[in-house]
Amino acid sequence: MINETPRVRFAPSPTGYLHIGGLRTALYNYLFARNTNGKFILRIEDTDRKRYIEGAVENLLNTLKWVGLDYDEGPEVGGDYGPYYQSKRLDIYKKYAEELIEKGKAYYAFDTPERLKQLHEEQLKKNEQTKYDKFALTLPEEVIKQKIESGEPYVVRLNVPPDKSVIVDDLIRGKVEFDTNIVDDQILIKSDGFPTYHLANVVDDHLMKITHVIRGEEWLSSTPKHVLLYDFFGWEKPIFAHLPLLLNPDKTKLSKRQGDVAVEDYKDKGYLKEALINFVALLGWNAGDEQEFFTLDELIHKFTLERVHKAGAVFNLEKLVWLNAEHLRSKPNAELLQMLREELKKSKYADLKIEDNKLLLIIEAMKPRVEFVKEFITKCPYFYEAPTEYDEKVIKKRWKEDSPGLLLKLRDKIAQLDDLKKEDYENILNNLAEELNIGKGKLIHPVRLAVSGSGTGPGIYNLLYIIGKDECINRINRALEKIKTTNPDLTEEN
RNA sequence: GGCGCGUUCGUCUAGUGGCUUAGGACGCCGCCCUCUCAAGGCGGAGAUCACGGGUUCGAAUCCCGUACGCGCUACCA
Repeated sequence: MINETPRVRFAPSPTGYLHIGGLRTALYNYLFARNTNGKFILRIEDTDRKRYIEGAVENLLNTLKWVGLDYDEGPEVGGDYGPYYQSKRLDIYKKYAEELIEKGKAYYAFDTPERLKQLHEEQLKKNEQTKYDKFALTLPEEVIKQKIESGEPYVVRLNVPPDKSVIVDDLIRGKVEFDTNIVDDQILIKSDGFPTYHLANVVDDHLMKITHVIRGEEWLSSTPKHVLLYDFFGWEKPIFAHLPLLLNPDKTKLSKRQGDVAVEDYKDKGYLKEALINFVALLGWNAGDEQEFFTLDELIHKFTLERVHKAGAVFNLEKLVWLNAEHLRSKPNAELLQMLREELKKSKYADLKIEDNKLLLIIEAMKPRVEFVKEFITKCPYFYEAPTEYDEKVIKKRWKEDSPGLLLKLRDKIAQLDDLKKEDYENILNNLAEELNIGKGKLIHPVRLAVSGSGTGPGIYNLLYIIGKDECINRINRALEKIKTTNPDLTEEN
């Protein structure tokens, strides 16, 4: 097995969306496969008909596509080991279940749900291990045959031998030992003819030549059942690697109740796939150095299962936001332009005509000041429309008695020139300040307020330049009226 | 209840017996830069390494126990 090319799989059950924990599992499988020149396989575990959800698989596939975790074999792309939907492999599971029965490693059982429930409750009451009592094993062969022929519903159960020890050798946790006396005779084939996860995953992993089973820690407890199955079939076991869980802030398993768990929720909120992947990769793994910012390629090169650690990790948004900003800033402006265009279409400025050049200037100016693409709009609406309001706090702090007069002078200076460049605004402002023998802040702050309505933003010369000469003049005029009315005691004189 | 896994700053983590007065990152605070806000640079607060016993000249690191947390305990995956 060591010499074979690694084959790993991500095997989600289609629950309607891709869980963020599922993304992490998928990512680690993907990184491992790409790092080792192996194959990454997607298999849909849709064996629970009661939980069938329309469109769930499609959604899952789309999300995987969005994050860019491309698989070598699976739905839509096919492969030599299909079908990759478990619901299309029923006859295979049936065949292997029968093989087990012949070997005496599994058996038919006909117990009613009522009996099972009663048994369970009795065991609970007596503080015993809750498991099947192997009653069906006492049935004579003829009776079994008869029941089946008469169409009585049945299940197939795993015949777990008592008093044995099963060792699960886990790459991350080492050897974990289980006593078979606490392992239940797991149902392998349900009465509807569908297999349970335990049978299906073992059969498929074997048939699909999976070399490493990389999955969440919640599976560790049922792994002895899987080990037993491999042994009963006489198959070589894959290498197991059980990943630590992703946790809520209160340390319980990451769940809906305490925030967003669907990858698409994060997509919708404007998180970049690069940031999400980077962040989720760091939840349970690190490169061993002090790098925190990773591209997918860097992750592929540096990822090893050996550096996955054991404890669960709280999914904490603050670092994700930071990473989002970091990845945003690392993107070329041309790419951000496309993203901003998309964002604009969804905004109230959808009908606004803006040239690429102007958007590029906005992007350049706002890049260090935003964490999300949409903030190229929301954090600087003044680039898209004239301010309708002026920040009260800023008026109080920056709008002095002499501000209107100074702004008037500044406005006239601006009006005198054409084809203004960034430097021209700088010169105008500095010269005027010098001329009047005042600090340039006396001009800068009021004009920023007048032109943007805000006290914060990009450098003022740049700000004026991007807004443009005519618009600057208009806005100054408008501010002179507006702010005067807000503060009637201020005059334009002096 | 049983079984299993885990436990280093608020959070993500480094650390595999001496290099550790426990390092980094996010967040927080301060300073610098500066026309504002960011970004960036510098610095700070923040972890008696869950607790208790051992082993050892020496333990976050090895062993045992306890506590706590989590997972599993379905004809779910």
